[in-house]
Amino acid sequence: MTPQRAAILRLLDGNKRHPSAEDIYARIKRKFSGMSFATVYNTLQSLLSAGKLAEVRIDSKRSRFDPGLKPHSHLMCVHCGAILDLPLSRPPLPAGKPAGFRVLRCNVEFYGVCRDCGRKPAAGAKRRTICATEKKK
Amino acid sequence: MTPQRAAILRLLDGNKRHPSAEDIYARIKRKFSGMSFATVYNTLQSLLSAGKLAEVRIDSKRSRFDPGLKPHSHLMCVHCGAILDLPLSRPPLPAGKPAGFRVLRCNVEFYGVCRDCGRKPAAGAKRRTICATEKKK
DNA sequence: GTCTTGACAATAATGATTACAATCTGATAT
DNA sequence: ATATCAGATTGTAATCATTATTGTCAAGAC
Repeated sequence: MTPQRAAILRLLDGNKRHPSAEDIYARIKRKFSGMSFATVYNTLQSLLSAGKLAEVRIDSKRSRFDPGLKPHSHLMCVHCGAILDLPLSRPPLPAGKPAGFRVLRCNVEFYGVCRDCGRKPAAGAKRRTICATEKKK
Repeated sequence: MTPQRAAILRLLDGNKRHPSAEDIYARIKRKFSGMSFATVYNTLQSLLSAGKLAEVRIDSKRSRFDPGLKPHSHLMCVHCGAILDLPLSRPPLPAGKPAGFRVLRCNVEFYGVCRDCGRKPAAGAKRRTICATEKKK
């Protein structure tokens, strides 16, 4: 346990924003200049291997990270990139699975448009950036 | 419609292998030398926009493509990378979705180990490469 | 003190995908 | 047949997230 790792852990603990590696790097570097991007990836990898963190790949551009360990699904706004947790009401069953295939885990992902992004801006108006995690590119 | 596009369409039609862009490129180039990788991506993009093809992102290394348009889920062997279609017995509902969030679509993905990869090779034996789509790297 | 181990930082390398500029093709109009 | 124009193709360069590498450093073991 090093100061860098502690900082990353502190940032992630209870974090519902599903930050990307870059988000984490940017945040930590403010307090902790001299932090390396590699350390972020190394730490995330350690946490993943230790099962203390989940990688969320709902965003096609980059991995996002989720300290929540209870099984749940995700809902992403395709406009602003915000990701929300959803309880997994009915864990789906792999119907029609071929014999001998051992299923290990399952992802359920929803895509849509959040309320703020769904409000059409008036014609000619500048697009407002309302959501917390603005989509990049 | 050009010869290149026709070739890509022909390859994809009814294809259950969920090929990657590189798979497609390699296959087509055999018959059609002088084919460019960019054309593969362009054509795939056109087909995606036209809704004639689905992008499957279950494989973290690269996108795979699926001509099947009926909603279904996927099951991937984490060992050999093979991807199978599964019927979606119970389309999951976004429980606890916040008001105003308009849900557009949903992905259900299963990960596991296929029968061939699950057979442990005898100690010291070379790993056999059985599955159709061998995992790269 | 010296050795070992692992973490850090900086940077380079990888690899899928996208962007771009130049050329080509094919249809249509003239 | 020729000119024109839009869109497709090609080859290559650029992008960008992620991984690998290398040298350095600090803490604990002996």
